[in-house]
Amino acid sequence: MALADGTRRQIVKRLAQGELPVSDIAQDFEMSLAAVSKHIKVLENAKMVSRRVEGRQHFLSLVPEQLADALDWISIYRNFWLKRMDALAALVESNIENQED
Amino acid sequence: MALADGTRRQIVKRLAQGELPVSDIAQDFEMSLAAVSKHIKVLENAKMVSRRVEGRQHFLSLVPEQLADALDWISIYRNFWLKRMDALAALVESNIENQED
DNA sequence: ACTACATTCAACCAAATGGTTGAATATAGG
DNA sequence: CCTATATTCAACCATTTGGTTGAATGTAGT
Repeated sequence: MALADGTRRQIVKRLAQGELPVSDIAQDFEMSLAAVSKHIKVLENAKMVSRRVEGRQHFLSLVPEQLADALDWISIYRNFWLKRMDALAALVESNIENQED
Repeated sequence: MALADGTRRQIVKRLAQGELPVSDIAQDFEMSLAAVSKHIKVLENAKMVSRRVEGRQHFLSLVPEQLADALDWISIYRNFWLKRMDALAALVESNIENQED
C-alpha cells in the first residue's frame, strides 16, 4: 500500500493544494532528492499521482479517484459507528416507551 | 502504520462486526496462528484493538477512537474535492453571467 | 493427574523497504 | 559549446516486515 509510508502521505498532503514540481516537494524533506523521487514513483505506480513534464521540470498532481480507492475502507469505520448509534437510538426509544405508562 | 498491511485491515474489517476470539479471526487466513497473533499485537500496540481475556479465549474488539486518528487525513482528500467543486461552481456562475447579455 | 485446547513466545529466515551515493540523461541559458 | 539545473537510474546497504516452526503457558474438562 502506497499510503503506508509517512513521507508519501505528506507528499499527498502537499499535492492536495495543487500541482508542484518534484524539487518543490523534495524541499520539505531531509532525505536526498533521489529518495523523494523514489517515493513519488511509488505513488505514481499506485496511480495516485500523475506527472506532466514541462522542460526539465516534472509537475506532479493528485489523481483523486485512486485515492478514494485506497481510502475506501473508511466505510468500515462509518459502519461501526452507525451500528452503535442504532443501538443507542433503540435504547432511547425503549426508554420513551417506558415513560409512556 | 498498523493499517499498512492487508491482513491487518481485514482483521479490522471483521472486528467491525463485533467482538471475536483470536482463533475465530485466524480461521480467515491461511497463515499460522502465531502469525495472526503477531498481527493482532501490532493492532493492539497501535491501540486500535483491545483484548478481553476470558478463560483460555482472548476476545478482541475495535477501539474506534484510534481508528479515527489513523484515518484522519481523509480530510485531505475531502479538501481536494471541495476545491475542485468550488472551481466548477465559479465556472458555472461565470457562464450564467455571460448569458445575461 | 492427564489431555486437549487457546494462545503466546523465541529463534530464525527471506523478502521488502527506505535510504545512500555517484553516474547518467535531458533541458535551459549564456 | 559549456555549464548549471532538474530529475532519474543503478548499485549497494541496513533495517523492518511478515512469515515459519517448536516449545512454553495457561485454562478446561474428564
